[in-house]
This record gives sequence, C-alpha cells and structure tokens, in this order.
Amino acid sequence: MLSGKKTVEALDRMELMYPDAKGELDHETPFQYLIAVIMSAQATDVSVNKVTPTLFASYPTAHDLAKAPLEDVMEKIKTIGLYKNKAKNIIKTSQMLVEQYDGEIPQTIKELVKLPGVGIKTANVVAGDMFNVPAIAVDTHVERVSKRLRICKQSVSVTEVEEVLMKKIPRERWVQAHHTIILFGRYHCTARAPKCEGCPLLDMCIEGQRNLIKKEK
DNA sequence: ATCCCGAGGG
DNA sequence: CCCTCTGGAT
Repeated sequence: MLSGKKTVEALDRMELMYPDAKGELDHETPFQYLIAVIMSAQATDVSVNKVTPTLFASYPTAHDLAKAPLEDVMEKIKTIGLYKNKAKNIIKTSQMLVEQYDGEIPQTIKELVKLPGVGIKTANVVAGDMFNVPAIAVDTHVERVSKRLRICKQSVSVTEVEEVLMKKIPRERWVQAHHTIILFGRYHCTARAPKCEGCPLLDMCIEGQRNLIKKEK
C-alpha cells in the first residue's frame, strides 16, 4: 500500500501535469451546477455540456425546472443516457429546492444527499466547488487511479476509498485533489489504454510497470 | 447485485 | 463489436 507521504508525492506530480484542474461542466449558477452534476452520472461531461445550453435556456432556475413537463425534459436530455431517471430526478429536486430552500441550493452534504439523484459523490462535488466544503468525491476516475497506484486496496468500496484519501491527503488539498486526480484519470491514466510509457508516476506504480512488461511480449 | 441508457472511442 | 463515461436507487 502506498504511504501517506508517497500519496502526497503522487498528487504533487499529478498537479504538475494538470496545474489548473477544475470542474468542466458548464453552468452559470450553483443551481445549474447541481443539475449538471446530477446529469453527469455515467456520462461524459462533454455530452452533458451538449444538452445544458438548451435545457437551461428553457429552464434557467429551480422555479422554472420545477414546473417543466417531464416529456420535454426527457427529450432535451435524451442524448446523455439514463435520461428517464435523470429527468424525473432533476424535476423533483427542483421542486424540493423551491419548497424547502426558496429555489436556492443547500450548502451542506447532509442536506444535498436528501435530494433525489444526489448521492455522496454528487454532494461532495457540489459542496466542494460551490461552497468550499472540504470533501473528496470518489468517482470512476478517482477510484481507478487510487487502486492502480495502490493508494488503497483493490477490493475496497467507494466509501473506503474516500476515507483512505482523506487520511492520506491534507484537508486543505481535498477539493483540488479531486479535480487533479479526475483529469489525470480522464486524460492519462485512462480506463482502457493507460499511457504508462513515460508516465511521471511510473516508478511508484506497480500496475504501470506490469503493463509495460506485458507490452514487451 | 441489478437496472438505467445513449454516445463516443478503441 | 465491446468498453467506458465525474452514480444513484432499489
């Protein structure tokens, strides 16, 4: 298992590769960001950014989306996949925001996860990016990178990955670390064909060294 | 553990 | 063709 010190070293090297890492979902308000993050489940941010201009042109606020016809919302977000559940969730979430928060969005993770379509990952992302609440959202990229680098064991759950990362990374770096690891996973340590050749982290990555040996054959 | 679910990449 | 994408609810 990679120690806390080595984990920070790995993070430092990733930050050199992606010094300005931040969320890539287009939005103009915290409400729109919440909706975009909900829709980004099992979808690329590129595909989400493709539907949000149309969606938010018709329904820019929680008050608007709360009254939107389900069929119309489904039609507008169809291309992102899982669209039936997502359409229901973002309308219902908007209705709850209107009823409980006057159309604004709550600032705590505890309150955010009560909204339909909002799990711990989405809540962490929104609270971290919009309100600077210290959190590490573990998505598919963060999980894959953490396990490949042996920051945590292969078998652990998403919750445990989050716990290990919070222990090994200083609190003030949590929010930024999330974005850095995401970009490293999205563009470099990819799921299918990771760019192990010449990777700055190769010397601390057993998985990467194995991959290169495999390539030799 | 299973379902949802279209688009893009290799 | 098969795999993957900033998961969540049941």
